Amino acid sequence: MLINLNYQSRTPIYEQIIDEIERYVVLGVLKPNEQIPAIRELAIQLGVNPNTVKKAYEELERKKVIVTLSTKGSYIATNITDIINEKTSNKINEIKAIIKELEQLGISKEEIIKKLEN
Amino acid sequence: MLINLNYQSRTPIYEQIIDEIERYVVLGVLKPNEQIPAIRELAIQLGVNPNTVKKAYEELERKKVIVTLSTKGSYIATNITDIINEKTSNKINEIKAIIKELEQLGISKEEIIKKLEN
Amino acid sequence: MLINLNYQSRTPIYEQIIDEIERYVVLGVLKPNEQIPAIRELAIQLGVNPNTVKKAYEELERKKVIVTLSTKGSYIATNITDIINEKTSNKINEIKAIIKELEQLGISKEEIIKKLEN
Amino acid sequence: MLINLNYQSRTPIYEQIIDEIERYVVLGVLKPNEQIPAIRELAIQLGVNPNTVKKAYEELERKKVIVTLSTKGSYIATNITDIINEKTSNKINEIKAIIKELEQLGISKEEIIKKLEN
DNA sequence: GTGGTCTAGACCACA
DNA sequence: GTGGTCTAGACCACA
Repeated sequence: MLINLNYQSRTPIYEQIIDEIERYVVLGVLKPNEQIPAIRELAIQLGVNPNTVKKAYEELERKKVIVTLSTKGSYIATNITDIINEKTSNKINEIKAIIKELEQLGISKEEIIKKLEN
Repeated sequence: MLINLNYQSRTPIYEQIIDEIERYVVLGVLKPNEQIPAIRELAIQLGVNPNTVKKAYEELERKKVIVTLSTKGSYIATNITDIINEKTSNKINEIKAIIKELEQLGISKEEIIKKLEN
Repeated sequence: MLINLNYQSRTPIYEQIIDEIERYVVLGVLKPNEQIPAIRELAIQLGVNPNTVKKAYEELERKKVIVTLSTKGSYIATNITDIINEKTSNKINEIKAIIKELEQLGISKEEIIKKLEN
Repeated sequence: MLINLNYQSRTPIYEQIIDEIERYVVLGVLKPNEQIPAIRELAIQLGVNPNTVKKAYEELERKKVIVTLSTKGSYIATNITDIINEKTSNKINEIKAIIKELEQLGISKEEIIKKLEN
């Protein structure tokens, strides 16, 4: 699991970690019930403060992407279909929003789709 | 020129001002060589500090969307086709990037386009 | 006499007018005793406020580049050799200053002169 | 890193800070990846407002002289050869421009170079 | 601790 | 009136 961080991005590090882990879940690289690295371990690997990783894991837990068993570590949740569906529909909505903006500029949906094929 | 600000957004106010002005330029509401409000005037109208508007205008100048003449005010640049084209192609590229992500999840371009039509 | 103004320059308009007139004097385009445009006239021609031209003329008078005869208009001074010499030596000194900076960067005078020939 | 400020100069303070830092980069005093002082720290050291230093750092970042990592500080960019080359060629061009002006006054390049040697 | 954003407001030069 | 610069300082998120 290779997590790329961009320190110059406006997106905070902890959120980038969340995004990356969710991405691997959705891609199937991280599978249900699979254990993910311990907070301290990942922090060292990424060269960030353990609190930053902790914050990411807490948020992932809240979103039910992972489950943390106090002394046993953190695991990908059993049921991740919700996550996948949510991610997918989010992305579809993002595209729709951009298309709406383009249409306001007088570009038709057909033109946009044609441009997408190049 | 109606500029809407969202104080809760993560996008800073000065950037929202930039976005709104660029939007009006692209929409053709603000035309080449047209004078835009004085910094202080817009600041009062928006209820923000002049420095915040100044920062937006500085960035717009850097992007060659406007031209500022000391003591004479700020004007939409003469040539804004670059801006319009850039904006459009940026948006197309954003869509392409999201589509690529979706494809990595095993969703074909055809499926995506079908979803966009709902 | 074609005076070019750059409204985006940090150099104030009145100073640009001074520079341009001095340039024409040094170039011999404006000759000793030659009459120069009336303040109001030049202001209209340049599209600037008469006060701005007035400020330039006052400064030129102070530098003895021009002489203003209250109701008769403004004239290039009789003796302008000082002006020419001063301008020339100023420029030589500017070059020397830049060369000194380049030398501090480890570039020898010989190298600099070679680069100047390209 | 000793930064000298001239409060009487027409060059704004933030620009003097930029120039000084660039000078130290070009001189090799500040090296790639080296951390530069925190905004507040430098502000205190120079006796200026943090916003002024911030403005300088922003511009340096835009010019890719430094890289700023939120919460981690600012660092000299990894690749600064462009900066050095640009600075050098800028200075050469400045000299060329002045020489051109002098030539217009009827002074030959040879004469100019001779004057430079005194 | 570090940067990012913003307010409030002053003072200046210039036009 | 218009922009340019700067101070003083607050509050925030993040690490």
